Amino acid sequence: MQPIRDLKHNFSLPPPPSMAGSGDSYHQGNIRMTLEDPELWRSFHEIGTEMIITKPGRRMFPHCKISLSGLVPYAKYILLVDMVPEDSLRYKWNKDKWEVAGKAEPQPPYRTYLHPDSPAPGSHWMKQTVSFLKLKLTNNALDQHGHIILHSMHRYHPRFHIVQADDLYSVRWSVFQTFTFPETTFTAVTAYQNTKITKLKIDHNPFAKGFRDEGTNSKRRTNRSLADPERAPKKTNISKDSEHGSQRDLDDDAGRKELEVKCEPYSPWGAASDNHALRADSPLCSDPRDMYSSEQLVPGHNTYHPNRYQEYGKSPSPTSSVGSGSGCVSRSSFESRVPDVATVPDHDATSKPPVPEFAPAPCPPQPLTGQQDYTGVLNMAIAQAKPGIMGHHPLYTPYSTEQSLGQWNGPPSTQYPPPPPPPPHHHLPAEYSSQAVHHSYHHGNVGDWSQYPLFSYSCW
DNA sequence: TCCACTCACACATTTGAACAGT
DNA sequence: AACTGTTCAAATGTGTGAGTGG
Repeated sequence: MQPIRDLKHNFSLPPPPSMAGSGDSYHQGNIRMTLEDPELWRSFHEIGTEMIITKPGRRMFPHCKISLSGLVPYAKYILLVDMVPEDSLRYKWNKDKWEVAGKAEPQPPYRTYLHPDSPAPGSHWMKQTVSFLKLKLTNNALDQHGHIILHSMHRYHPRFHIVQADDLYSVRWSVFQTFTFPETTFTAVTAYQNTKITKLKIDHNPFAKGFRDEGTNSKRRTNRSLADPERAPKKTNISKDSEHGSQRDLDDDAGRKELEVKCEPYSPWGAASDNHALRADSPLCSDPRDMYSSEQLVPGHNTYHPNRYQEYGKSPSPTSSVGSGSGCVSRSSFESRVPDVATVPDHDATSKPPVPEFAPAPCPPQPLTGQQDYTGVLNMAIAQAKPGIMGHHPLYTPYSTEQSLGQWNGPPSTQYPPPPPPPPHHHLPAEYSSQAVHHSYHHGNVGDWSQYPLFSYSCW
């Protein structure tokens, strides 16, 4: 069993070399995205964030909330979120840390969450924080609600995309700016594994107030005590009226667990704690922000989306946010210093590697079938999104999948080059970038860009 | 036997309709 | 008639614990 920490040291790698982007006066560059509640995210991240996934769909907590600046106030933008696998591994929780449990499951249908306000002018996005509160995660591969489908016991991180476009159809000719925040990495689970995560969730999620120790739910606390597998055997007839004893047990147990936790620097990702190691070893360790800035340079395995977009390799510019003091950061932000890029189809093939017209589905480790899950998802997004989001283009419904899929899916995958094999876990591809501009400058029909997993829109 | 997963449950928050008052 | 504020029930979001199945 391979300790997780062995897989994570790439966080300390230097940023990819900066690449010059093409200037374009149409875009007003320097888009900056800031993650809200970074402290909360960080507190989870340090323990090892877990997100519950259920069949009907479960919200994230903490939920993704960002703020934006640097947009053109009058230009319309679309905001998207998708979930990127951190690696091609499956994990399991063993006692007090995560361990590799084998190769990842075949990638479920890839979906992207479209912010319900999309499209909206830059002024709209910038005037307030943008919340993805209603984004839901599910493990139901047949989900018809447009939730993002993930595998349990796999690691992901959310990826935010800003697209300057008037509607979904023009997205594919538009420039993508992509942002990730390493502290938002999480493990999808069907039940919490790490009790510290559970406690954090209960402490911070208002819906879980009833489970707080200081809460008013004495009955629940009693039940919790009674049912504590470590204190009370399952299915034994413990008298339910022993509230005092139960409470004492609960407190006692909590204290004991706390002691256990304190016995060693806690890290669910291996005893040596890559986080700690990072802090200790990295020259950036003196400032948490710097640490995260470093992480943001290597947010995820681009390999999973080998043909999704062009990585321009601009050095992301993590910027200290307002109020960031010595080691105390209120927000984590990322500023795009990408030169402005035209939003028209980009033909400057010389400035970037060629992108296959019909990219294979982007999710290793196994090649996908080429079938993207658009059925019942896209049309839901249409139903939910603002009128006009699809412009005058025809709508596709799940009841006409024959046509729509035929149109939305690209040609047979035999046309495409095979996806590159997943990289070794320790390898950090040079093209990794936490933020990039993507040109979807295809010239084919809608089916072309439907190859992008990004365009399985959901909006709930 | 282990473990990932599902389900029903109790509790808290959110939402929105209905109503009253201005 | 329009607006605002209050109340309340329903809907929704939580983690828990028991049970199931591979």
